[in-house]
Amino acid sequence: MITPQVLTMTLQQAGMRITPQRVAICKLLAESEEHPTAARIFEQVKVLFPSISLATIYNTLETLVNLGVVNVLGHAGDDQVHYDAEVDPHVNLACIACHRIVDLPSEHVTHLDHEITAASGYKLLGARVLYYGLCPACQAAGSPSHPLRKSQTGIQ
Amino acid sequence: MITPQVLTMTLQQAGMRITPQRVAICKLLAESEEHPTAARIFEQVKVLFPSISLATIYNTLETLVNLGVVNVLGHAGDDQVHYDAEVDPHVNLACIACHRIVDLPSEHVTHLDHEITAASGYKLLGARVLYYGLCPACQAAGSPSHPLRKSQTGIQ
DNA sequence: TAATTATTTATAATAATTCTAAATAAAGAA
DNA sequence: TTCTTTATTTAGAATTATTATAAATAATTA
Ligand SMILES: [Mn+2]
Ligand SMILES: [Mn+2]
Ligand SMILES: [Zn+2]
Ligand SMILES: [Zn+2]
Repeated sequence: MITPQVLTMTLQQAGMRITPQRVAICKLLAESEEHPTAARIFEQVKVLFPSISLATIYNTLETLVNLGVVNVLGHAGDDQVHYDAEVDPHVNLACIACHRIVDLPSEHVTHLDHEITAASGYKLLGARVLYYGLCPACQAAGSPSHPLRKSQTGIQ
Repeated sequence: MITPQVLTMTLQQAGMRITPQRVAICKLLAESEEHPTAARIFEQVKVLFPSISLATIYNTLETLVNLGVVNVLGHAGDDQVHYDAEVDPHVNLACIACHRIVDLPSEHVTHLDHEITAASGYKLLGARVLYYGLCPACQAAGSPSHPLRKSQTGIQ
């Protein structure tokens, strides 16, 4: 569990200003369990800052990703990029029916960073460990409740 | 190393017709080492089938992904989705400077499938194990040779 | 305070992907 | 083979997430 302060202090140490908008985005990222998309962050921060722009969301996310404190999980069958402020090694599990992403602790992933660095010589900046499939609920339900575009029926 | 036959037979067993276009796409996917994008597959298959349409590429990829014989790796800093016909567990390593993705065998990832299935109850359909950073060559070079859009400077 | 610089906002532009409908090809029956 | 049916391909239009731009605003420093 990361704290909002870690994110805002990372921005500050990178020479960036601590604005109310950035604080709100960092707070939401750190406290969310849902691996939010830019659009989701936008609609939630908009409650507190009705004038906020999507560009601010994207800019802040890009900065945090480049600073290595946020990971990019990619699409989860919904045409939108999901982000994860938990950068400690863990497995992300996406359901391609309900598009939810949950965390799963794993003994094995915790070893991957070292294994990869040692074997490859890469300078690692982030990770994307996402497994996709059907969650127990959606396996039982058969199909999701609300209609989907074709593009939302699988994973990209 | 997967064979083109595995892919085409999977399509056949799913009740789909084996067309020359699909064979060409499967062959390219199976024999490529580069984790190609839809656009890359398009330009390569176009040499043999000058009339092929991008829609055919996307349709075939979607089918293969849904059948579980192709994995979706997502973006690698180039705004395009990369695919992987090697679905056996391994680590994909992307360089955010030169946008190449290489495979890395890993003892630890081979255990992840079982661990996840047992712990979560999900029905797994695919995986996206992608680590990103700077490859040894790009670490040495400092910066890539050709100019990039802002959106191509990081990973999404 | 004013001057400077960074940031935010609104909006336009871009481009990857998806959708649509007509043309074509494959499969099966006779 | 020819006819019929159905699946697939194709070309192009539509969609939409993301990025770029430029003016307005806010933070910083002197
Ligand atoms: Mn997570
Ligand atoms: Mn691979
Ligand atoms: Zn589900
Ligand atoms: Zn490189």
